[in-house]
Amino acid sequence: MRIVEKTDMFSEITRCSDCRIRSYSFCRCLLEGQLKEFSKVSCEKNFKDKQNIFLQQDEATSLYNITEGNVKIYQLLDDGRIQIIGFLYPGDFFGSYKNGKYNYSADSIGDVRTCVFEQKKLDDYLERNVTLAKELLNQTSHELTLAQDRMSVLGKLDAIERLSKFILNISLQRKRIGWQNNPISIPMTRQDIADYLGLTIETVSREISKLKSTNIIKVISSKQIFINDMAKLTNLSS
Amino acid sequence: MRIVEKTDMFSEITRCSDCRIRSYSFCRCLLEGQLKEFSKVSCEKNFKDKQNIFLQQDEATSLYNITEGNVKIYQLLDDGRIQIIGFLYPGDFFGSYKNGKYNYSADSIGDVRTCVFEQKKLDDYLERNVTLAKELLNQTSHELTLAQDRMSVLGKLDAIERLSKFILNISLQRKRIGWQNNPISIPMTRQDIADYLGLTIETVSREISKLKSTNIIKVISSKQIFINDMAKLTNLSS
DNA sequence: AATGATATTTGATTTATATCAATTTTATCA
DNA sequence: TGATAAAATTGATATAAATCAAATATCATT
Repeated sequence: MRIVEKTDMFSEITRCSDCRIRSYSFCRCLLEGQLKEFSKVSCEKNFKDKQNIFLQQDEATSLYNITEGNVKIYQLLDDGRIQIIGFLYPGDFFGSYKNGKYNYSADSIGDVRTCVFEQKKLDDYLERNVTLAKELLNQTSHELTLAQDRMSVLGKLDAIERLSKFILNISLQRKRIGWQNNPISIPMTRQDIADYLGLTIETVSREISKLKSTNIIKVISSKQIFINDMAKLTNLSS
Repeated sequence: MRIVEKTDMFSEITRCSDCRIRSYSFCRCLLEGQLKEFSKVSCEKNFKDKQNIFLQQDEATSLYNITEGNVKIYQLLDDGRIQIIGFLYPGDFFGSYKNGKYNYSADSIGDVRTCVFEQKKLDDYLERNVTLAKELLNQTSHELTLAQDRMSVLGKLDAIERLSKFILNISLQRKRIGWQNNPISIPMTRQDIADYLGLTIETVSREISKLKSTNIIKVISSKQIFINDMAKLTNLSS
């Protein structure tokens, strides 16, 4: 009885109260009672496999939060060279909360569900909720540390180090969100891995073959990898 | 008369009200009347040339804001390889506002003056001032875009592209803060440039020599460079 | 100004990875 | 299921940048 009453008053079912990944997302800092209002700040938008979400040259209007699926963000040089900035997972956000251009393009990998925050609306909400502003600051600051770590990878590590670290990081990320961490599924293509690691597809393929032939990993299928020797892989990763 | 009165009431002279680079720093969003209180949130700390400010493995306690001089932030791999994450200028901040370890080490290049914000104090102030929290979010988000751009540099550009872009960026940065933008002084050593660009000192030196021999730049002294042909340099920079 | 120390440049050679090319494996769909 | 396309692997060769080595140039100190 009481519970029903309480539910009616404070937390009727909204997109946010119903969200399964909220605890991994920046909105985790909100209280149950704030979700009703916050649900109205964003709206849901879904994408099919391999769809473009926005381009780097687009006028930035929104911040996106992934609730399901994977997104790749990337920069394209004018001669066609590509650098993948990151592979994003549920709970990660991307886009921009400042107007101007986006700093990268974004494509879905597989089917994707997102919450879209229109800049002005989010900004108004932040003005009224310091806690969320601070949480967004913390998250952005964390993103920054990850980006800095990637500078060392791209600037200093050789091919085998980059690849080992890449595989380990995927395994760790899976563990963090409570998924199976070995074997791991690799949702992206070899070309995507190469463009992410600043290598070519041939080099990625060759280094995977080396890990395979030294029994450090087992390639179940090209998109399923079992780590036989976590310690050796860690050693290789720099 | 009136002016004097007003000065007495609202804006007695404090470290912040007296600060010459405030307009380039995140504290630019504060109103005159808020500076007195804000001055107490940080304290001044100065460093001589080539001093260590903190190490990556140190327990993070503070956020630093540069008011004078240059700072380099860098990550050290266990085998001694180094990646310089960034060269910082007056108005830039570094360190961490979250506890945990720092994500990089920081050294002064030349004499440096900083404002040091102890985490807890800054956090309390942010709680009371959304505007500053949002400004810090904007700045951090801007840092993130710069870090992402550097991924493309380190992942995809070749030596001459990296160096050209580096020289251009220094020139642009000087222009932005109203300094002479040509010739430019290069405060860091060739080794630092190499460690920043993910190259070796020999490669940096050779590429500079090439720019010199093609008359694109003139090397006045090893730390003073005149750009003869901005257009050609821009073209080379990818 | 002379001395040593440090930073920078230049040269010769090696090497890791890119490039070019072909083959094999996997996925897609009529 | 077989045919076709796409992705991944493997091989041969080229090349950009690293490494090793030496020579200059610049700076600091007495």
